[in-house]
Amino acid sequence: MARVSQAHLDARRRQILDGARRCFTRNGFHATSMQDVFQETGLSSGAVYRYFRGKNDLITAVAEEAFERMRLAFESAGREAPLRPLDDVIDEVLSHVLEEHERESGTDRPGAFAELIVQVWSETLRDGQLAATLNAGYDRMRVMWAELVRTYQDAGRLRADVPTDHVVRALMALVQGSIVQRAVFKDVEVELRSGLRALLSPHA
Amino acid sequence: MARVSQAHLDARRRQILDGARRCFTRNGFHATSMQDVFQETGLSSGAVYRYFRGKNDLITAVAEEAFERMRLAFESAGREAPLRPLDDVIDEVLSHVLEEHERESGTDRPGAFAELIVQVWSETLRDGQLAATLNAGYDRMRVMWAELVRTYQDAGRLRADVPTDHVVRALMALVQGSIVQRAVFKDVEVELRSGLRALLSPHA
DNA sequence: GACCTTAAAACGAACGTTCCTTCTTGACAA
DNA sequence: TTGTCAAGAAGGAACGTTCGTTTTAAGGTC
Repeated sequence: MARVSQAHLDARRRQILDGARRCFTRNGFHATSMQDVFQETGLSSGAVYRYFRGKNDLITAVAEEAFERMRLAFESAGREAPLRPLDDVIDEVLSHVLEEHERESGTDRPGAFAELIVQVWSETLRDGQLAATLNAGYDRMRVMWAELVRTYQDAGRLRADVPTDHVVRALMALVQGSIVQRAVFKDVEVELRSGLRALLSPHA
Repeated sequence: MARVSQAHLDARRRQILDGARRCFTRNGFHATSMQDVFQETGLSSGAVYRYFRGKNDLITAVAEEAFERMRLAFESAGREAPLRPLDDVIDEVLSHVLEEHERESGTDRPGAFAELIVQVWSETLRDGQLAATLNAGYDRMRVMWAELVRTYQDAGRLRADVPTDHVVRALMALVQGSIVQRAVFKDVEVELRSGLRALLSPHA
């Protein structure tokens, strides 16, 4: 094939990213060899190296894509009907993060996305560039959620004598911690909403 | 039999564990080479391999020690005066986890312990044995904290129509998420307590 | 036939580990 | 107390393997 279509190129790139993601999820970024990726994608080294400069580029691409997906889950849940119960909002973020992704890419195990996110976090400790990308993304998340929390505070649904950003961080911590539990306690369906409801309205 | 004292053996073992921990925190378990460990500890390969069977044993030892430290932070905070405000209890766990450790081993950067914990979580995805150890530890934590939460529920400080275990998981998620933030947002002092207070008593 | 994609062999580098040597230690005889 | 010595502890070069990557050659399309 001399000249292939752009659609074909995109499909190949996606094929590589998907295979690499499965490898990385299963074995971690650094315990996965390029040979593993070649085998999982069904492609040879020449093909993979045509689309990615090297292993580190592959790691970065997979990591950024996973993080972006999580960020969008936060944003879309934050954009919906205002002043819903907060436990509903948080639960929706988690549903997006943990389940919708798995429905979409049918090849992954349940919990695979959570496992990948945990690995992305730990990769930031080694890769300053990736850390900068994640920090920028988290800044955007916090700005948007600050507006959301502010509406709750203004409406008297949350006390206003606490810095908005602190509340945002606490809410984000709830989601991040749930991702950790989903990744580490593989067998258990993490049921956050009811526990969160008990915390948010302790005197029902 | 001419041997060195047990104290000497223990000290050497600790020297290796400390050096390895610093390497692992800085570069991750798998991007750290044994050569790095030799250099950081100031010992030769022969010495290190006398105390540990191989790299994987070293990883396991460092990971289990870090996790055990976190588990003890949960337990000690849970044992103190009952029915304190929940945000105080959570904050104390975090103080133990994030700061006391750093005061103790003066060689580490701030946030180093949080970074290590994140790496331990991600290592469980690759090492089933370590995953089993962590799951057992988390079970113990949840049992103990279930008793704590139950006292709050019985005292009417938390609604009782929610399974105790769900509340425990939500509280643990708060701490775990804060650890994530501490590890990834290096520059920021995560201020969880006030944000948590706003969530716990929204109508102050 | 020209050109681009893919496959696969092959490369140097770096890895974890082993092995042999050297140094150090503590017990014990004198 | 001191000198001797066996054995444990540490050092460091070298090993075979596997890594990520490059190069080379075949295959296919226009």
